[in-house]
Amino acid sequence: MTETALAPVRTKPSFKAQMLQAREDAIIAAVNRLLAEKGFDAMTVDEVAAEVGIAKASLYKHFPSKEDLACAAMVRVMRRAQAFLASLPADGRPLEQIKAVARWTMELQLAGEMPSLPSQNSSLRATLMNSADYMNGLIEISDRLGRWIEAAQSEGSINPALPPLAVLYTLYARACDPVLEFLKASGQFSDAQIIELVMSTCFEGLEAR
Amino acid sequence: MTETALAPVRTKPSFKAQMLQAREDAIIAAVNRLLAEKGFDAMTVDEVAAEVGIAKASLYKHFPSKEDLACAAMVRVMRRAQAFLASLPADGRPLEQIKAVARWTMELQLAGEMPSLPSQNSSLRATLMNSADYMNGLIEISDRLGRWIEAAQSEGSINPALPPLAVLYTLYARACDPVLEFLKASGQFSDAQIIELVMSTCFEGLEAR
DNA sequence: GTCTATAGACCGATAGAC
DNA sequence: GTCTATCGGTCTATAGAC
Repeated sequence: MTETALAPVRTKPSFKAQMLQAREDAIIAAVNRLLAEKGFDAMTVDEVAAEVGIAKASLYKHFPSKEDLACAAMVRVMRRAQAFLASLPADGRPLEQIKAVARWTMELQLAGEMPSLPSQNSSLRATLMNSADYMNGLIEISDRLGRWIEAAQSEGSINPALPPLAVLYTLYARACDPVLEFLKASGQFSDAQIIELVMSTCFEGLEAR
Repeated sequence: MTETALAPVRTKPSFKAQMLQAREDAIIAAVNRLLAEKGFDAMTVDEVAAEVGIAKASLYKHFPSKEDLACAAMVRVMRRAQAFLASLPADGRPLEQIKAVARWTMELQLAGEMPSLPSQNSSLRATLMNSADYMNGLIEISDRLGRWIEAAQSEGSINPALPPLAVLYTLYARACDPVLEFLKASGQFSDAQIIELVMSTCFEGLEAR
């Protein structure tokens, strides 16, 4: 990838690649939406092709299987999460950083942009674990959250009796918490109210303080 | 169905019905196990028949569709829940009753006996909502929990700022909380420890008190 | 001999793959 | 746009109870 100022030629292949990239982005966005709306099992690749407006065969030029489609959507949301983490003020208190992340995942879910996968599907698990992009993203995010969790426990803002892993999993679980959709379906609360309610039960618990 | 003391004949049809009932119980138990293990979509009715050790056609003598199989499993777990509720001491404090129920659902899940259904499947939803057994059970359980929640909020043991519905949904969500399986998969905790951890995050929250 | 319930082949539709 | 596998659901011949 060495470039000099004398080689503007590069723009032509770049244009083709750009189109390819744009279509891939459109595919992933469609997959992301459908995964959020109906989940992996209920999503068909015909739907994906129809939503993107391309032939099913073209899909397979980009992604070798349905699992890889889902994986690409997960990588995308992981990158968005990493971008969000990077956008946080570096000097925030650890508990505030953690809360900001939790709130962000819930907003994503309420906006219908959080892909949901069945946790039991083994072929899907295998695809995800074989994806370096996915695993690296997951590990980096977990490391970052893990450091904040430990810092928050050290300063006494998060319950130090909890194993950091349990805190981490509890945060991840909020990203696919069915309580959000149930409360939304009840029609009694605004999105903002729903998020505040779940934030409260998550961080303050059900018991009165 | 008029019977007199002169008609001991009645034991014969009763025996037949008993066998029929026993097989139905076996079917539902198998469905329950498979639903807990792999979920509704991944479960095939061939598997169910194989697990019970009967022919698939015989399954359809008892239950007209796969959805009805799942519904029967849900009714079963609902009845177990009702039996558990009935077994609780009537004089317990509301918060303790609620905690006992939460703990019970988690134990069921860790034991691999909590059937899990996709919340988006519409034909399944329709079957469940058309089942009087299911709906009545669900409503009775919700009513009971609802009364305890309001009592606990009145006496100040559960955060009175939370809408009772939000508390109810939060409790229901613990019955299918993925945190349990994740913590179990980590191999670092016993079942009892996992339950205490999730009970703590649920009722006391992540923040230190 | 009749009748019920079973076993297992079979069908049609759907969806993933190419 | 075709191929094939899978799966929900059905059909039929048969075995066994009475």
